[in-house]
This record gives sequence, structure tokens and C-alpha cells, in this order.
Amino acid sequence: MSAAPGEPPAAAETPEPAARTRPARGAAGARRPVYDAESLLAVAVAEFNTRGYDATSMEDLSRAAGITKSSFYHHVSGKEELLRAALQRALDGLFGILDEPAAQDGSALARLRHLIGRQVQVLTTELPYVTLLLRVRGNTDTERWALTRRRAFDATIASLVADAVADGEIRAGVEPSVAARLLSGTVNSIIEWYRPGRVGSEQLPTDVVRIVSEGIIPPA
Amino acid sequence: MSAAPGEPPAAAETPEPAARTRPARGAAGARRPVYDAESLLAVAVAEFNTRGYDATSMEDLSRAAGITKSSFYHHVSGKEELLRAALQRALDGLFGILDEPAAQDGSALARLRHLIGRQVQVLTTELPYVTLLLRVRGNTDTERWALTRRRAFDATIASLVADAVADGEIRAGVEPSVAARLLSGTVNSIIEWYRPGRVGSEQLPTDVVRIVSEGIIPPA
DNA sequence: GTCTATAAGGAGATAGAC
DNA sequence: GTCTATCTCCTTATAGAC
Repeated sequence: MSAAPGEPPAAAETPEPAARTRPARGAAGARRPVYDAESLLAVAVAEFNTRGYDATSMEDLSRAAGITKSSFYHHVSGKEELLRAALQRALDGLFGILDEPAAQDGSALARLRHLIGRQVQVLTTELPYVTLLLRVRGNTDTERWALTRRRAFDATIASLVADAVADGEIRAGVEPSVAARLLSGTVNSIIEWYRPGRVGSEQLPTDVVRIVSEGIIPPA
Repeated sequence: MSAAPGEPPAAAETPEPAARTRPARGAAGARRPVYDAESLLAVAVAEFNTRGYDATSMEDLSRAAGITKSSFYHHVSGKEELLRAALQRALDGLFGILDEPAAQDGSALARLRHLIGRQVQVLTTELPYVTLLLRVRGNTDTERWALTRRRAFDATIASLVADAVADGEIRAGVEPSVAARLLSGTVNSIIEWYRPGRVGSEQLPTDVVRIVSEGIIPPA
């Protein structure tokens, strides 16, 4: 509640500039890479998503990175800081959508359809980070900060749905708030099964926009 | 993989008959109830859903029940057994739907629409248990058993979607497997926001069936 | 940058008195 | 049925040698 909306709580003002050394060899041939903060974050987030954040120990993380726990601590300041950095990245991706010109021009329906497609894109391109975000429970200040920010994003979508209904652009078959929740639920559920590199996955944003417009099981 | 499909792994053949004493007073006036296995399970599941299973300690559970950790252990055999019983209940509720007559009669589309409505009903009436089920990660044999069973349920729904497409009963706007995944995702996302006792919630099954048939944001 | 060793505390679970 | 006390193991995190 104290920090600026886009910034996480506490945590020594983002340790980005430090410890950001590049891998020694070319990006291709590094067997066991010289770790920087970002690559270790990727390793950690993958482990968090496999076992769950609370069930993953720092020992698990260091083993996944191929170094000891102490060496791992040389690169990162702690478990919660890893979580914070990951959630920050996910939230930056989502809120970045709202700043795009296409999210502010045109009818409520046009903006909504644009946002849905873009949200699917961010979900898939930032899959591990968004997955972690969507599973946060609110046990620490960091988690509660992420939850609050995430709810703010959802509220933006929900108010756009309400606007589109008020403007008569979409049929109000059910209560707008229920429709908005089911909309977010449908989009977010993608993280449960989407895996990068599958054939046809590049048309997923189009598929989702189509399906939320026409129905998932529309009678012939 | 060893037990029968409906039965959980290991775990001393369900401790249901034992320790199932009734509360001392009438169901209304019990301030601090004389706990039986079922009421403690309800307390535990509520805590699991608030903090997450792994982040919830036996100390947390006993405190929520108003007794010490040792007293709590007098009633339950352990943390994982509580999880197993909760997941069993959720799965029984879901698979029970498939055994109903209406799930086996009529066209694929008719059965599908019936199943969706019933699944929403089970999600809401067994909310805490299904919520726990949908958050399981697969860290133990118990969790993997639940995941396997849950996937079997989803596969049944998915094959029904495929049947309806093959029979020409629904429009195949997107790939049937993608449609089925989004369908399950939409239905399951209800646990993220549904809370019992809200006005208008009794028509949620109807709303969901309508929305997956006609779209969430259909143009006017 | 990596390691071994260890501190300090919390976890699940049990023993046994009342 | 409930309690205090305790066991054992695992957790996050640090100290300090190389």
C-alpha cells in the first residue's frame, strides 16, 4: 500500500543493474552457463511452477541450477525476492497491454477484443511468470501486492465489459460482472494446458477472441 | 496406479467408520463443537484453500480448530490423509455426475450441456473440496492419484465435445481439443470467485451453459 | 564463484501425564 | 480428549575457506 502502483513492496529497489554479467561463451554453446540473475530467475520460476512456490526449497532451486545452495545464494538474495521479481515481470507484461494505443481508441467492444487477444499473447509469451502470478495465494506482503495489482488489471477488463453492455455493443445475456469473471477465467485457464512450440498455437489469440464472442459449443 | 480407479493410493482403507462421533448438543447450539472427522476435515480444507496446502502447517490447522496440535492428531492421522479425504470427496462429486442417467441418454450435445450445468452445481456445492482438487500440483502419490483421476474426468468431457463435432451438432470454429480445454477452463474458473449465498447464484449453472453456447461477449 | 559446515527455527509426528 | 514436552528432519540463510 506504500509503494507506487507499479512498484513492489520493500525489497532493495530492484537489483537489476548489479550481477547482470553475460554468459562467457556464445549463447548457443554454453553447457553449464555462467549464471546471471535473469537465467537463475528462469530456473527458479520453472521449479516454482512444477512443485508450487511453498513446496520448492532453495535446495531444489540450486540443484536445478547445478550448483550448491550456498553458491545459489551468492547470486540471489532469497526465495521471496525471486518470487517478487517473477511477479513483477508478469504484471509488467499485463499492464503493458493497457498502455498500448489500441487499448484506448475505438469502441468499448473493439478495445475489449483487442485486449483479450493481447492478453492471450502475454500469457503465452510470459507463460512461466504469469502462471506463477495466477497461483499466488497472498501469504506474504509480496504476494498480497501482486494480488492487489492483478485484481486491478481484472477490474479494468470488467469495467470495459460493463461499458460495452451499457453502449449496447454486446448482448447482456447474463450479468456483466459474471460475464467479466468468466471471461477472465477463460483467458487465464490457458496457462493450465498451453505449452510453447505446439503447432497451431500462433492462432490461439484469434481462437480465444472468436470463442468468447461466438461460444465454445455453439449449436450448429 | 495400483488401487482401483475410484480408490486413493495406500492410506489405511478410509478411516470413515471410526471416530465418527456425533456432536454432544443439537446441531445448532454447539459453540465449540465436539469434533468428528468430517468437521475437522472441513476446517482443514478451509485453511488449505486460504494459505495453500504446503504453506499450511498442522499447527495452523489445530489453531483454526481451537485445540492443540496434539489434540488434533488424536482425531486425524496426518496432513496428507486430510488432503486425500478432501480430494476423494471432490472426485466423488465430479464422477458422480457421469453416472447419472441424463449423462448417458440423448445426443452428444444434450449430454454435454447437461454435464456442464451439473459440473457447475458440484463446483459450487462442494466448493472447498473441488477448489483444493483444482490446485493440486502432483508432489505426492496422493496428489498424483488425484491429478490422474481429474484428467480422466476432463478427458470424458473432451471426448463428448469431439463426438458433438463429429455428429455435426456444434460448429467447429476452433479445434475440438482447444474448445474442450477452454470449456473446462471456463467452468473450473468459477472456484476463483464464486462464494455461496450470493443473490442470483442459483442460476449460475444456467448462465454458464448459456455463455459457453452463445459466447461471453457476443456482439449485439 | 564455488564449496563445506553450521546456525536458528519451523515442520510433521509421537509419548505419556492428566 | 486434551494437554506439555520432545524427537527428528527439513527449511532458510550465513560464515568463512579455497
